[in-house]
Amino acid sequence: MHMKKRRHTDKIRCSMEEAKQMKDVEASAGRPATIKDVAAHAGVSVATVSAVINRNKYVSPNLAQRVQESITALGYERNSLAQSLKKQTSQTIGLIVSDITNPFFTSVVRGVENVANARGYSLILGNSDEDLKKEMGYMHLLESKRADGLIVAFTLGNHEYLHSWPAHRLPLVGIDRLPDDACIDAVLIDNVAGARHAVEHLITLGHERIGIVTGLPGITTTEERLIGYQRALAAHGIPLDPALIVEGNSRIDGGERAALQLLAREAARPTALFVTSGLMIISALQAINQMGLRCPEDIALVGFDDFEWAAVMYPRLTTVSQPTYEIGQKAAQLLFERLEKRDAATQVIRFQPQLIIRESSGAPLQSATPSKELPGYVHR
Amino acid sequence: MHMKKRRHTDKIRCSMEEAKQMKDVEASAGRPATIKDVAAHAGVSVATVSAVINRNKYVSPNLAQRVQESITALGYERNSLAQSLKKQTSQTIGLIVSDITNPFFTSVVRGVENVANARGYSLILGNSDEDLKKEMGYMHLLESKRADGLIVAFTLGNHEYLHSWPAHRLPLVGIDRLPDDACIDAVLIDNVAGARHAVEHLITLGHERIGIVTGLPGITTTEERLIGYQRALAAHGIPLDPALIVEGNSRIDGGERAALQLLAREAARPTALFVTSGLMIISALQAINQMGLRCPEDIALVGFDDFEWAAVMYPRLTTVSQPTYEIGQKAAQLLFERLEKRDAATQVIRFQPQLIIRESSGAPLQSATPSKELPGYVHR
DNA sequence: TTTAAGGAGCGAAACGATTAGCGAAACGTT
DNA sequence: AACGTTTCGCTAATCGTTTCGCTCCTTAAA
Repeated sequence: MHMKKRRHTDKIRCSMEEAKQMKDVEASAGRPATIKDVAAHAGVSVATVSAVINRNKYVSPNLAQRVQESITALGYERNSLAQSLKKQTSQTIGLIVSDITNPFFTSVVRGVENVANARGYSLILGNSDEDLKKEMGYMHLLESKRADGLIVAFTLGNHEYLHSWPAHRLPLVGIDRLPDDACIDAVLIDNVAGARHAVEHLITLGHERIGIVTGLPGITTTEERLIGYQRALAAHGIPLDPALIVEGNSRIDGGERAALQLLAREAARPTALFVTSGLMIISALQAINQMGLRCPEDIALVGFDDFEWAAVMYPRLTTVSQPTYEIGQKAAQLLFERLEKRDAATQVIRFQPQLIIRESSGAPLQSATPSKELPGYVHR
Repeated sequence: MHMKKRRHTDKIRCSMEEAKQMKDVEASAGRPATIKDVAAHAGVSVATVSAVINRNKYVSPNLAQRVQESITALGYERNSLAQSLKKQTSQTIGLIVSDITNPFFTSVVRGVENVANARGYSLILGNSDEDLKKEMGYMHLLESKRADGLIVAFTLGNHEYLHSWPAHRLPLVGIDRLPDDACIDAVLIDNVAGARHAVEHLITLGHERIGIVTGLPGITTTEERLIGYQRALAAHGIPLDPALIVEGNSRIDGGERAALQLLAREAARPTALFVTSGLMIISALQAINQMGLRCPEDIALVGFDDFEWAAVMYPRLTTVSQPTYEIGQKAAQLLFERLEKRDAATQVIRFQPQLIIRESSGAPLQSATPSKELPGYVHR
C-alpha cells in the first residue's frame, strides 16, 4: 500500500516533469540516460521499461506509449554492454585477416560484413600482418570482448594453441588457409586445381619452361598452388626444374624481386611466368617491362587472384579468379550455423577457382578459337 | 573470527583442489571462468585477483604468483563487457565508410586500425553504402555498444540529426567529406586544388575541350572537384560548356556510362577527360578503347585517386593522389586527442593531394622536359 | 459466491568486473 | 605496553540490463 501510494505520486510528479523536459534530451548532461531514468521519468518499474523495449511481455498499450515517450524525451539508448553481460551474447563477431589492404581480403571482409549486418551482428576487424603474435593477441582480445564467434585467416606458424581453444564457447571459422591439423569449419578454395588449370593453360599454348613465383612460404595456399604447378608439369611429362621455382612474399616488392631473378637467367630464361598471389602480378609485369621484354610475346603471364583492373591493364591479365565475396559470405553463414548448432559436424567448403583467359598468357582471342571450353575456363 | 577461520580452511581446501585441477583448464565446461572462480581457486578475495590482474595495488609477490597460477589453471580471460560496463569505456571505436571495397577507404581503414590497435583499442567496421538510413543505423548501434568514439565518412543527405548528437559523450571525426554545417573534427583533402591542378595540367598540354565525369551528386567531394574544374577553366579563359559535365556515380558502371556519353558527341568530342573518382577511371578507359579511340593520342585521361595499379596499366595513368593511409591515421589521432580533451577547439585538417603525371594525360616524359616542377606535381 | 485463468506490473537477484572503505596484522618507535 | 605506520586483504556497493517469481486485478466459468 505504502509502496503503491508512493509510486503513484511518483507518476504524477513525473508526468509534470515530462512536460517540462519534453525537449531537453539527455537532461543530466554527461551521463547517458539509463533504463532506470526512463522508469523514473515514466513512473514505472525498470522491469516494465525493459518489457516495452523488448516487446516480450504484456504491457498495456497506453502504458507502453507513455514509456516510449519517456524514452524519446530522455534520448535513451540501450546499453548493449550491460545487455550483453546479462544475456551472455554480444551480437558481435570478430574477423582477423592478414591485411585488409589486400584486395582479396577486402572483398572477403565485405562479404562477411554484409551477412553479419543482416543478422544484426557487428564486426570487429583485425589485421594480423602475417604475425602469429598479433593473431593470438587479437584472438584473446576478441575472447575477452566476448565476441560470439571468430572468422580467421590463419597466419603461418605453429597453431598448437588451437587445440586447447574453447571452440564450443567461441566458435572459429577458417578462411583461405588452415593449419593442417586444425579440425574446424572453414571456407577454402581448391588451390591445387586452380594452379593446375593455369599452368596447363600455359602448357597447351606451347610453353615448357614455366617459372613460378610462390607466395609466403609456410602458408597452405602457397604450398597447394605449388603442388598444382608440379602436377600440371608431371601430367604433361615436363621435367621439374627447381631453378624455376622462386619464393615471393605475396607483396609488391617480393614479386618484383622474384620475377627479376627468374628473368635474369638469360641462357635458360622461362618463356612463361605463373605468379601465385594477387599483388605480385603487378610487380612481375613491371619487372618484365623493366627487362625490356614484352608480355605476352616474350613472356606469357598468368596470375592468381582476379580484380576489376585486370581487365584494363596492358596487357589484359589472364588470372585465376577466386570468388572472394562469396568466401566471406559463406564463412559468415557457416559461423551462424555453428552458433545455432554447437555440436554439428564441422564443414570444410572448397570453392572452385576459375581461370579467366585474357591476353597476358598469349592465348588466341576468343572469337578466333572458341575450341577449348572446359568448365573452369572462361574467355573474357 | 568466524570468518577468518573459514577463510583459512578455504585456502587449504583450495590448494588441494589446485593440485587436482592443475590441468583441467576451464573446469565447468560451458561457462567461462570468472574472477570469482579464480578467487575461490586461489583462496583469496575477488579484489585481490583484480589487483593482481591490474597491478594497481600492493599484493605480495608469492600471493600474486599463486593467483597467476590459478588464472592459467582455469584458463581465465577477463570479461571486457563487465569491465567496460563498470569503467564506462569500451576501448572500442567505430568506423563507418561507404564501402570498404573502394580502395580509397580500404587504405583509410588500415590507417585507422593501426593507430587504434597501437592504443589498445579495437575497431568496429560499418559500410553505409551511401545510404543515410544505414549510416544512422550504424551510428546508433555504435552508441548502444558504447563505442568511445566514431570516425565517419558521411553520406549525402540531410544530416540534421548531427545537431542533436551528444558529441561530448560520443565524439565524432569526419573523413573525406563533411556536411557543410557540421562543426566537428575532420580530416579532408583540398579537392578544389586537386581538381584544379589536374585540369590545368591538361590545359597546359593544349586541351580546351575537357570533359569531366563527376562523382555522386550531393557529396561535398564531388562538388569541390567540380569547382576546381571550373576555376581552372576560368583561370585560363576557357568558356564552360555544360554538355561536358556528366554525372557518374563513383562506381564502375556509372563511369562507363558517363564516359560513353561524353565520347559519343562526335561533332564536338572532348579531347581530354577528367574522371573525379577512383573506380570510374577504369571503366572510362574501357569506354575509350571500346569506342576505338586511343589514350592518350585521341583522348587524354586524368583521374582522381591513385593506386598501385595505376603505374602498370596501359597507358600508365596520370592521377591525383590522396594520402589515404595518412588520412586514416590522422583521423584516429584526432579522435584520441578529443577523447583526452573533450572541450578543445575542433580541428579540420586538409591534406594536399598530389598530381602524379604518367602517360595517360599525354604529357612528355619526365626526362624529356623536367621543366615544370611545381609543388604538388610529381613525375613518375 | 467461489474458483480459476491469466493479464499487467513490480521487486530483486543475477551477469562479471572495479573500487572505496574498512580492518587486521606486522613492524618500529617511544 | 601503548601507539602510529605500513602493508594486505575483505566486504559490499556499483555499472545497466534481463528475468524469475510474485502480487494484484479483471473476467468468466462453475
